[in-house]
Amino acid sequence: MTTQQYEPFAATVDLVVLTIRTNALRVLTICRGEEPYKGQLALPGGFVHPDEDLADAAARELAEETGIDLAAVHLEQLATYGTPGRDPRMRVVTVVYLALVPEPPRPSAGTDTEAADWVPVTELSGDQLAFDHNQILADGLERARAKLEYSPLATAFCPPEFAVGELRRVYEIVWGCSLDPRNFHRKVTSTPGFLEPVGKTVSRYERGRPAQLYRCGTATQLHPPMLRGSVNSTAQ
Amino acid sequence: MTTQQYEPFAATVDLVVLTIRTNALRVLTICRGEEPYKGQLALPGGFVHPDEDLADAAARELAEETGIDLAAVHLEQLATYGTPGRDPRMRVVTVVYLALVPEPPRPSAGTDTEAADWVPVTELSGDQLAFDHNQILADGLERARAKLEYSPLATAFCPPEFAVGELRRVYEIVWGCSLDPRNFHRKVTSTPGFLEPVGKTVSRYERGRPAQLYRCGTATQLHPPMLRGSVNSTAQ
DNA sequence: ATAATAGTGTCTCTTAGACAATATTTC
DNA sequence: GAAATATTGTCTAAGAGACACTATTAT
Repeated sequence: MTTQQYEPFAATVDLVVLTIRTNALRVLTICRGEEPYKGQLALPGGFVHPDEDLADAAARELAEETGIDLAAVHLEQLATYGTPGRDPRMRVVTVVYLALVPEPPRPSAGTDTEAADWVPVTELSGDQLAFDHNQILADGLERARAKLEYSPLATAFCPPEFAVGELRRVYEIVWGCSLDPRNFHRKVTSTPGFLEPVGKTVSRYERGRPAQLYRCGTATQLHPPMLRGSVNSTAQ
Repeated sequence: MTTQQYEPFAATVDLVVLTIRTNALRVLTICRGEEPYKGQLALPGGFVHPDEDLADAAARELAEETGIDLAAVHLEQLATYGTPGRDPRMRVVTVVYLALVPEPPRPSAGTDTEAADWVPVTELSGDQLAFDHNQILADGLERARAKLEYSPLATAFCPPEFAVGELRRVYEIVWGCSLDPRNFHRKVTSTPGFLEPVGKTVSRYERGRPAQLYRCGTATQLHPPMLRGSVNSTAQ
């Protein structure tokens, strides 16, 4: 690798921010206020600052766009997209981060005047998004769905303390299937390191027996993994 | 995302190229001919050309460095590294690709005068590599080891037609463990879509009964996955 | 014959998945 | 009581892992 004068690139970060609200998996979108793609939905993002690490830039953009408490957020690098022409203005390489946030932080727009909104991913099945963001969203959804299988990532959608039923609803909504509550309960409580009982604490939902509260355990990988191979497919 | 004049970035691709030769998992390295890190080992890579897609740049660098037939190579994006200061000369964002190649293409250096070499990864356990390439290599190895579990990626280390025993040796060398040949054989031949028998063809090794030849099947995910959870650990 | 690899069969134990039954709450 | 959710237990089938045994080659 020799030092030569090649055309400079613009470096940006974009975000696939997912949450669950009103029984739907939703992605954070902004409405573009400028050309190109003015008025169209897009994923939030922005330029990387000169002395800023990539992950820091992603965290900054996320905070700017949502005001979310970053301590509660799962943030991981998804992939990088740099096809020539993906942005008609210049050559842009964008590093995309996937963020999972627990609660429905009100869709408050940040410093930008662009309106941020949580859109159900089922309403974005196609080409509504600007740039190559449809492909990026699809990649992010696939990553999230796959990682629920072999990591405790589903807990990133939950508050710090949660019931088994709430965790199950995360799996059902992200995977779009229904899971047997009894087998699910046995599975997650017996997978070592997945869940830690908070103690004698219980809570309530609306009706039904109160549930034990758990927090996320220390495991980073699930052995054995959760399986979505054969599901009831009694999904909504 | 507004168009502003930020400091331009240099965009490069680096490669973690893995192969198996003489019972060792090896990574392609070059010896740096210039400062910084002159004389030190590093991963191959180079600048992205102005009108070149990222994956194309990775493929080009791989071909330049090794002369490998790209049709036989598995190439996937690994991750992107852009911490300020990772290259002392300028702000560089490097998109790293992971490549798995089947055979020991002679360590021929390409157009560069830097000598390319296949180094066993066990000899690089630490800080020998330049830049942040030690971390990149570690990430690439982890990716490869993980993907052997739930994808047919191991076949990327094999020639187009291979025996079950050769495939097992790939798993054993990449995972650093020993696997029961009988259970392995039953597992891979019964996992749908993993292997396709080439037909009545057989081959030979040195001694022992000739083996059936297989080629990679159509599956992109393995159900059920190969497990390295509990291994004999009778590894070499 | 001996050594080495390929491949089949068998056994046990664990787990996934189906589902009955009980526990605890609200209405 | 009815309805809804939580939790435990039971059964069956499938798969993992251990390992005996047979098959086929080279020396």
